[in-house]
Amino acid sequence: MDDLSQVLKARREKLEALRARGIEPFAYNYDPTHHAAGVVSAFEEAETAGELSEDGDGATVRLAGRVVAWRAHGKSIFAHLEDASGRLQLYFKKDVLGDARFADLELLDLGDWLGVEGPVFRTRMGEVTVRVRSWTLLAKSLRPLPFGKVETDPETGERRVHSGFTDTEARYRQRYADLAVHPEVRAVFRTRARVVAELRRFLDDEGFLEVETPALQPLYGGASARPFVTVHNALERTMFLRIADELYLKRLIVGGMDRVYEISKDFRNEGIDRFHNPEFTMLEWYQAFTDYEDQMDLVERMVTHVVERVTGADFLTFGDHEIRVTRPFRRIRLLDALSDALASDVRDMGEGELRRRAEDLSIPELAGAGRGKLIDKLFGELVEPTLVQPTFVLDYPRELSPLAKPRRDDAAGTTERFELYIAGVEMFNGFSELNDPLDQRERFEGQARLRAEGDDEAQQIDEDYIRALEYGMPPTGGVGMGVDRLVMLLTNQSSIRDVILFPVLRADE
RNA sequence: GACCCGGUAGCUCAGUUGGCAGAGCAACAGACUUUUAAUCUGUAGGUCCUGGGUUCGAUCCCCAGCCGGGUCACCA
Repeated sequence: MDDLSQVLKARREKLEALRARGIEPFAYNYDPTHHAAGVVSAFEEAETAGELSEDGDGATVRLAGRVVAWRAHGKSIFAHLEDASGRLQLYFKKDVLGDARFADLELLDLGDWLGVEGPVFRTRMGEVTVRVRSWTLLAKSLRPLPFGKVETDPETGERRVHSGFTDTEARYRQRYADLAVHPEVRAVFRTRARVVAELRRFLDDEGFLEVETPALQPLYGGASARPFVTVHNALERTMFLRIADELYLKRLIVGGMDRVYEISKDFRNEGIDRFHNPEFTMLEWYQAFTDYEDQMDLVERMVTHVVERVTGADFLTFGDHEIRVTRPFRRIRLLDALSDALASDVRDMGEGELRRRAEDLSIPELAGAGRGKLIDKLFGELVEPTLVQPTFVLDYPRELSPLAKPRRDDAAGTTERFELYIAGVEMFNGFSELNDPLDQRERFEGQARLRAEGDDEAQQIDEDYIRALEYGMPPTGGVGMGVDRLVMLLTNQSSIRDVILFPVLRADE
């Protein structure tokens, strides 16, 4: 115990003192009648209706939360208690509580969980407050939370936090402390839950069936990415964590489940930055008898639905950008947009000229890039950052899209595929699904050749998937979407780590 | 993976051209029965990220490493 810092020691001493006074520092339950926000609204209603007592008291309430501010004045104390709904002021008076119970308050600290009961009133300064008649310690906090001091500007009502908890690393590693002292962080994750709920509601209403497919797979596929590899001991075989749901969901379409979706954790063994976490949440859906045009329409309806339901508006603020979320979204063809940017028709350019153009722009890592990859690199450099307003980019090169159908009227080697960009970030990716098993086998073989040449992100041949296609898959449109990125957009967070409760970090120690 | 920035009290940060380590908040003791960044008086609190090196002496300079952030690369 000698190695504890003085702040930790002080709290343990209080814990012993509480027990010595017969106070259990870790209660078993409590029965609150209200949340903080509900107390305020109920009091204000009673006030308006003239239902307060002669001395201005409203109803008696019970409230439970964490002590987040404490101002002792000798024989009276003001404090703030915060619960899931917000914070409320408490007023403790020695002549209300009695000498002994008032003295016991000395053993409380910021961060303690407390239940209080008493009538609600409005202080001289106008703040709705509980005059505490009795209190119950629910859980002693033995480690000080990094509370800042919250100042409210009396004129603007603006909140300023002093000496807050800003160490980014500590906030991610100790998310519990981050959440405990930052109501706005809790709000981000409430919004996240609503986004996911609205995505579900939208697809359910469209007649989709939610399904679950394996996260642990003998063969991975459906995207270009390196997997996490693990071992099943009893089966004595290598297994992979999924990088995408795609191939399993389309097997279900073959099986006659004509509208399916899955919200899943996917895992990609790649770098980490503000748009990438190694495990992330993906939504994928597949709808029989539709093509990518139908799916663009569905995506537009889905995005406007979610934005409207979550924010109540038809626009978003993301960083410096004001983003209008109104249908229809802009649509550009990839090769047209790139040709405009290069002031020359990409369809007429061979691999050599594309490479020269890329080199002119000092785009790195061009070694081994084929025509499709070069087009993609140039597009990423020249066009993507300009796609701030919602924009569908159409018709990707076949080399980049081994699971997409060829464009029906185009011999130039493009596929019926779109990506939806918002705020310069790829949010959705959909296509008319390739359902010709012979073509699919050729595409897989092409991927296998890339793999043999050292592309460790190329896909493997999935014979079972080809067998499924041979039984016959109806024309199908499918879409994948990064849920975390959509949440970033809707909560105006610049890092994916700020919308994932426990982002991947290096081991600490 | 490359480069840049950072790591000092529970939190937020100063600082030392290399010489006993500083502030505010939090803590502790005291005063104060309508305060709200409460106020006032006093006290205590440190592996200056880790390991080497240089030096009479390193938190500071050098080297290596760890962790984080940012930018880039990777990630269709």
